[in-house]
Amino acid sequence: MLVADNATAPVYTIGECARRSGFSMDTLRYYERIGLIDEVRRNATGQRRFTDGDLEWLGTLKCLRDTGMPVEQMARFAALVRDGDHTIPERIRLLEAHRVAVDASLDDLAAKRDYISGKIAYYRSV
Amino acid sequence: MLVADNATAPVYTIGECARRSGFSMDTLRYYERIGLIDEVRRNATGQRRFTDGDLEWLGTLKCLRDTGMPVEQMARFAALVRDGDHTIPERIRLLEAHRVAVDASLDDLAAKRDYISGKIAYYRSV
DNA sequence: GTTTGCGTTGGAGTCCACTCCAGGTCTTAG
DNA sequence: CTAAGACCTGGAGTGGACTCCAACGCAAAC
Repeated sequence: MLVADNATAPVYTIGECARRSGFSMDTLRYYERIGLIDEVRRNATGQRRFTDGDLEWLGTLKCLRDTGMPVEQMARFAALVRDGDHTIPERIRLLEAHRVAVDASLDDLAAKRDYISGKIAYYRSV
Repeated sequence: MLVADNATAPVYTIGECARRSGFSMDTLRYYERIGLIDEVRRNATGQRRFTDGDLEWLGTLKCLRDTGMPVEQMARFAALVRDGDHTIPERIRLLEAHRVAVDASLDDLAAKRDYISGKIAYYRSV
């Protein structure tokens, strides 16, 4: 659930962040450990408190992940983001290369969907 | 390379079959072991000789595999095919369910491609 | 203020789908 | 005939990406 600091920016427990981001709590901790997400803010006793900014970044990660980018390349992207604005041209290059890959897999997937449809039609005709 | 029996149906060594199917030799042997492909014909000394029929089936497997079907479900499909024509209605059900999944992942992938495009456009605008 | 359950850590374990290996046999090009 | 290269088997190993565990500390609901 949401844990408001007071009237300021909302923060979320790891459980709530998991629910909202679509990653499991274990995966969130794992991603933090390997540097995919920056060190997350903690409350006084050390529990993680995710911000809306964290969630937005997790949305980007989810998109990259779900489109087949390997964790290692996501880590490179995360490092670029950490390194500041002068890495923007390189981030663009990375995302463009990835988009090319995604487009290719879209085409491939569509062709294979048609093959499956053909197979179904064939079975129906038997 | 192609190893013709005589003037009849062509057969292929595992290496050639790998080249043509897009699966590695190890994967072909693995698929045979777990029942994804029927026992492959052998020559006198026990080497595998794949037929065009085997290759066609491998094409189907490749399609299912590349569209994200788990090996276990492919094995179920293979078992249905082995069991004869009375399993055709069930094969249709299986393929239709899979096509629904493929359509969903096409939609998802397209949406995420757009998200990536948006990200690129944003970076370009900075 | 206590119980129920959420969160912490480091490290080990799991799952899937291959992939590799050793130690041998077979095939084929020259 | 021989040497290089393809193929055989059973079983072990790999890689990627988590996922689970134990043993503990905190939180928050009543």
